[in-house]
Amino acid sequence: MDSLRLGWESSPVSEPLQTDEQVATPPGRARRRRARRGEGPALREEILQAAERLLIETGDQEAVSIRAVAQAVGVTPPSIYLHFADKNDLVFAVCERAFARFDAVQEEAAAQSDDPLESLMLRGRAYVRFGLENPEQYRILFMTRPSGTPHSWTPETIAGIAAFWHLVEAVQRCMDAGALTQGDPVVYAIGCWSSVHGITSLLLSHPQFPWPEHEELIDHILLAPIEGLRPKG
Amino acid sequence: MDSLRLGWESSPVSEPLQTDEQVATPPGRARRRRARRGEGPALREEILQAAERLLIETGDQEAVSIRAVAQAVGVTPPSIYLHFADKNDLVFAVCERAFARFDAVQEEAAAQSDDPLESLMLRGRAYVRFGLENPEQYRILFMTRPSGTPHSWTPETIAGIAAFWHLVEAVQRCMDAGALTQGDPVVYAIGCWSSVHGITSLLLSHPQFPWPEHEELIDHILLAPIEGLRPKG
DNA sequence: TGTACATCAGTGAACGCGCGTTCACTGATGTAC
DNA sequence: TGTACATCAGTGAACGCGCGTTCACTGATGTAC
Repeated sequence: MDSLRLGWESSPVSEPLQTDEQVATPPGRARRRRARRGEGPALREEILQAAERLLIETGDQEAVSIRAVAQAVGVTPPSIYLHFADKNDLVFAVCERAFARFDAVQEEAAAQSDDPLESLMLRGRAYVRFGLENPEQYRILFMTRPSGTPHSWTPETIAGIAAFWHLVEAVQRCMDAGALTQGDPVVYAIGCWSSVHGITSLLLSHPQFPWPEHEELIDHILLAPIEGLRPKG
Repeated sequence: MDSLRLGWESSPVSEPLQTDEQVATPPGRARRRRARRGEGPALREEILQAAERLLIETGDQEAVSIRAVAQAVGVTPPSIYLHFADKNDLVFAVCERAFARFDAVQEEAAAQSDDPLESLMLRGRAYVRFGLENPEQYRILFMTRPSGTPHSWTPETIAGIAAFWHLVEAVQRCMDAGALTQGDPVVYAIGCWSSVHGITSLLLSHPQFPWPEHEELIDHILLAPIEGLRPKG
């Protein structure tokens, strides 16, 4: 009689015991080694990278689900919750990283010239380039509804604000050098920001529009407002 | 014995027969009269209006689901398919209407002045105002991923292009009047578009940012590029 | 005027899907004795 | 060196949800005779 053994939900003796190594990995999912004691944060890092990779590869913010990220890392969905409070928290962390790189890229570009006005132009070009090269990250940072992203948005905005204050400083330097007429640097900076964000997001959201050649167009857009703010003469 | 009657899923005789009129309307759903023979298109119109109303009231594009629209109209989900091929088709139709109003609003504003430059400014202000007053429609038109909206996007873009070509004409008129330096009116127009779209979408996606006063800011942004393109002297 | 029938706007129930999240659990790793 | 135990990273199964879409149907409206 097998009745007693059948209590153990049908595990026939004929089927060999599978060791962890021999188990066939489910399709599309790489088996992971369990982390060592001190290596907790390692998975957190992997999750963040996987989330960003998914964002880039699928080109779709919706594709970044807890389940998809877990699968990409080779882990089960509940594992994510060991490292992030919830989905918002994960998206939030992805944004923070993107914002940091976004700011860094502009600072680096701006540092390539000592001339304040040329530096401002370089900053603008770097801004647009970042947006076009990282469309999904750019979307998350500047094109999504505020409530659609983490409600603890404030500190994240602060990270984004870093890039903005750097822009304000750059505008101020232009004024100090007499390259722009005196005025409220914050208002001027928002003007610059509007231009670069405007063209970046239009190019992203309407790629099939019959745009003129990008480089030339972008230069015109960067120059026009600057020309308008230059001292006459 | 009740066994025979119980075959009819428990409808006790004590419960009176409900006529169509007496039926309690399900919560949040208004009972509709069935349309007469020739009145097919009436529901289509109601569906479109309900979809747009949902968009506005919830302030969330995701909230516009086939089911939600059906409920808002007071109809069952499959009914929608009598009037629209699928969800894309419905969203598409909503966009078309919004684009039409968007263009109309700008044309009307621009017609308020005979001076080409002033007319251009009025057009710009109308653009921003439309965006701020119709944030969800604006989002759908200019801030969402192309594939996220109907794949038969091309004709819709044409509707959107109407507003754009009107802008190009307005720029051309300024050049003809000597109010702007000669140049490619398309590039100039895209420059204007970038500015107004930039500030509109930034205000929409980061409402909690410490913006300066709107009116003044918008005027600065409209003026700066125009100043840059004015004949010197 | 009365009746049988065709039309077709709209229904009710179900399909399969992927989602975020929870819960009790497992089992390898490290530690105390 | 050996053994019992605590820790805790990660699992497996399930929850309830809302989604777009389909299908066979109902029944009021209009029409032909």
